[in-house]
Amino acid sequence: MENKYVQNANLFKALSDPNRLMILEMLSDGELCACKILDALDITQPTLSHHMKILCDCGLVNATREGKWMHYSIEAENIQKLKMLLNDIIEGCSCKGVCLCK
Amino acid sequence: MENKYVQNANLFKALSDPNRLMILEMLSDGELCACKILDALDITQPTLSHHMKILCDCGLVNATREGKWMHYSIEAENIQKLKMLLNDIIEGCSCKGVCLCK
DNA sequence: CTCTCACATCGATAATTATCTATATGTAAT
DNA sequence: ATTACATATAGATAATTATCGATGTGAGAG
Repeated sequence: MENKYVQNANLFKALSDPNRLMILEMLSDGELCACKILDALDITQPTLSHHMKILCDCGLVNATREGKWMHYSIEAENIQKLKMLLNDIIEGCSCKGVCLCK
Repeated sequence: MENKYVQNANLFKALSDPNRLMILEMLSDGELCACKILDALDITQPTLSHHMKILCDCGLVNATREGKWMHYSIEAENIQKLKMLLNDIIEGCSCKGVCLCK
């Protein structure tokens, strides 16, 4: 029973790697198979598989099998959730009070 | 000369810790001094100092000295930047093409 | 100047993670 | 069945990180 901070931290953690950000940017243009992603990134196939697992497990990316190939695509819901979280952080602070520290 | 993926990954990395998310949520209501944050989190003072350094170094939080006290507040610009990045990811994928693999 | 308080830094440690090579699994074609 | 190909898993390792106790620093009070 993990709290929301741990859950959100895990989503951000999935976004905290340069290779995974590149992958998401590629996927933002539409579905791609693993082999295409692998061509574009300077990493080995097992490493890509590792990154895709992280992205899929936390619900940022959707995976479907198409014969021998795995096709990946953006799962917008959780990304939207993080967007709103960031929004809450900067929304509130516009009316920033001053800390009257004892 | 780090590329944008590394830079953005570092920003997300700063957001990938439950304690730091709690700190940002607290700061979203306005400026706070370190002592107030420390009261609310179940961590030691050095650990808080470590987290604040991470948040400040990457430009998510602003720090100002007020006598003996450090006052922290949200620096909205970089958070806005990440919000737009997330937006680009889910914007593009609405018109998702199909990967014609091979 | 000295003491106290708020915070930062140091050094150590345990946990997590990104990456690789080697190997396994699953699918399609021959 | 056998072979070839796409991807996943296993196991190892080096790097990073969250955390702590101990100590340093800097600012105001007496």
